This record gives sequence, structure tokens and C-alpha cells, in this order.
Amino acid sequence: MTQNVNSTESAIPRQSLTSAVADKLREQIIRGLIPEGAQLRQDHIAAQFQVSRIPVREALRQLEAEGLIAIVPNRGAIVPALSPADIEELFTIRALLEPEVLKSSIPHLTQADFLQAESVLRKYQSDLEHEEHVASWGRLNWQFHSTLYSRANRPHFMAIIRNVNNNGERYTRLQLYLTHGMKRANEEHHRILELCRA
Amino acid sequence: MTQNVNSTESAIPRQSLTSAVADKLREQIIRGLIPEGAQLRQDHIAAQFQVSRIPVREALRQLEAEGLIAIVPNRGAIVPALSPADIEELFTIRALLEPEVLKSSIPHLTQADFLQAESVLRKYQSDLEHEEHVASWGRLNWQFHSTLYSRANRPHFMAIIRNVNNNGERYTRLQLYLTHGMKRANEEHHRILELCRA
DNA sequence: AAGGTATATTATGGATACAATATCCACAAG
DNA sequence: CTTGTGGATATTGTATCCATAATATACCTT
Repeated sequence: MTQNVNSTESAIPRQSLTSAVADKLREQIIRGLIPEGAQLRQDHIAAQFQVSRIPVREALRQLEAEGLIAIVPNRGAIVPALSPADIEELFTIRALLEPEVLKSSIPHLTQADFLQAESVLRKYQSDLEHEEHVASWGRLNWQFHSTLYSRANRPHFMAIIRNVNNNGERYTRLQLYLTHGMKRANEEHHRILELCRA
Repeated sequence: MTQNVNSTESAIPRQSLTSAVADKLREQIIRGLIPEGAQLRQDHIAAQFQVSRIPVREALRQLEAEGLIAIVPNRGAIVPALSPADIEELFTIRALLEPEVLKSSIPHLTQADFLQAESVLRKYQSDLEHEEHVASWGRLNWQFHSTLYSRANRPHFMAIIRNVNNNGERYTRLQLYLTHGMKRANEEHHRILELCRA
């Protein structure tokens, strides 16, 4: 565990253990490290992070509310498998919400924002050509979009979009990987960026 | 334990205490029984429901993930005050998502669904005329809408819409109460219902 | 051998007690 | 008037124990 070495600087906003556990678990689920249907055992997770079961249980409740796991009473938490209908739903939600946020954000985007978006996009493009970097595709894709949305000042929109994105990211990556639709996605990203500048 | 009187039928899926506490707290927050900015103290809540603090803490984490409360590390949970911009955002989200769900649901609505919607609407109408029933306005309003959406088979949409509705319901009711816009809302509901039948 | 019951195991849900840490506030010292 | 020190209070985290549900295993009956 490299976390919590307690950096000499800026130790001020120490997040709670529960949040830290939730973050770690969320990342593992998003990245597909925990397979669908796998049981998340409290003891095991607690041992993995070297914490007691209480923060783990709180983190699980949190992730359940985010829709990332399903808690079956007295049987524990599992990573739900999403049906094609589920995935289509998630994409539809994003398609409805994201244009609104983009519309609010565009007028306030600065030159620096565009440069950062471009930078992320280049890294994304580079990683897309290396299948071993599949794990970072989703993160970079989110970084690109959230940069363009960053000036929208729509926290509720962003919370929902981020969450929906989290819920489906496993499959986005899988789809990109399987269909090799990376080039098309990439072109779309560049087109989005150009349209934003106009 | 005086809770869990557990309906005489279908006692099978006994929900956990955490869920029960979360439900009760959620209801209190939605109905505005807990004023904005009020601190939610674990001890107090635990005593109120006669449970230990463990289920309370898990419930608070869940409600935080739902956006109903804000947990400030080491300072506890508070009910956040929503700015006009926040409320407008919530309404915009609903305006974007609900038509899609309604569109999916309408073709599958049955005669019984319409009858139930009408029944709820009548009760709603009746309660609107009694200001002392203000607490039930939001619940009935939600029942009306969710009946019309019930055949959409869009669980992710519904989860988000329900949650957004929960987040803003305090203000919907307040707005109705202050502006006496009840009649207009009522007319709109009837128009929606008629349009759905067509 | 098949099927049903009884028992043992395991994990979750919950309570209690305790330690630690952080925040707030009053009050005193400079 | 400002600063800071200390106590009261609340949250956060751990450890331990118990009850219950779910599952697996063994046994027993037919």
C-alpha cells in the first residue's frame, strides 16, 4: 500500500477511511478488476486494506447508492452484470444530459482548457494504440469530457454524469477493445473539440 | 425492537436496519422536517430509532451518496441548503429525462394504470385544497408521475429521476405552497393524463 | 440410491465498549 | 483586542461479541 504515507506537505484535508476505501473499491470495479457477479466479502476487503469491517461496510453502502454494487440482505454485495438494455439506457442518459452541460460550459472555456483537452486527447490517442493500456482508456476519456464540461458550473449534472459514466465504463472499454472502434471515437473527439472552439 | 412489525404477508425479504433508518431519514429530509443546515447527530438519531450507531452511520453514507446530505469530515452531516441555481438544475435534469421515460412507457400503459393515475390525481387534488396536508403533496405528485412511467422498463432512468425528485421535493412543495400554483399544476397533470390516453 | 432432514460452517447484521482525533467554545494571558 | 490553551463534545475507527440467515455437509429414512 503506497497510500497514506502521509505526505509531509498538505496533510490537511485527510479524507475519512470510509471514503478512501470507497474510492479504491470504486476504481477496482470500474476498471473491471472485480469480475461481474463476484462477491465482495467484507472480511476480505478489510484485510486487503488493513482496516476493520466498519469502514468497509460504510463504503459498500455508499457504492450501492451509486449503483456500482448490489447488496443482497444477509448475502453480501456483488458486482451486478449489466444487460445490453442497461448499457443502452446508460448511454441514452448521457446523450440527454451531456449536451446540456457542454452548452453551458462552452462560452466560458478558456484557451488553457482547450490546450489541456488537446493534451489529454493526445495521451488518449497514444494509449489507444497500446492494448496493454486498456485500463487507462476510461480515465482519459473521462478527463477529456470533464475538461470540456468544467466551466458549466452544473454540479448536479456533473455528479449524475460522472456516476453514469462509472456504471458503464467497464463496457465502454470492453466495446472499444472488441470492436476496435477506437479510431471512430478518436475522430469524434477531435470533431467535438473543433466544434467547441468555433 | 419495536420496529420491523413486518407486514403480515411476504415477510421474506426483511430489509436491514440500515435500510430502514435510511428510509426514515430520507423521508424526514424530503418532507422538510429537518431544516436546512441542521446537523444530523449520530447519537441523537440512534436514540430516536433505538438502534446503535452502526446502522445510522451506514445510512448517512448512503444518503450522502444520494446527495440528500453532506458529510463534512469530523464534523458530521448536515442538510444542505439549495441555491436557486441548484433547484433550476434539478428541474432541468428532470425536464430532460422524464419525457424519454414517458415516451417509453406510454405504449405499454394499461387501462388499470390510467385508472390508478386518475385516482391518485383525485386524492392529490383533494389534498391540495387543505394546506395541512402539505406533507403529502410531494408523495402524491411522485405517485402520479411514477404510475405513468411504470411501464417504461427503464430502471436507471427511474433511479435517477426518483433521486433528483427527492433532492428537490422540499422546494417543490414550498413553491406550490407559496405561489398557490396548485391549480396550474393540477391542470397540467390532467392535460398530461389526457395526452397519454391519446 | 434418492430425497429430505439435521447439523455445522460461514458471512452478514448489529450491539457494545473503548481509543483516537478533530472541532468548537469559553476563558485566561499577553 | 488578540491569541492560545484547555476542556467538552462529536465523529471516526477498532476490537469483540452475539444473533441470524444462507449455504454446505452429513446423516437418516424410505
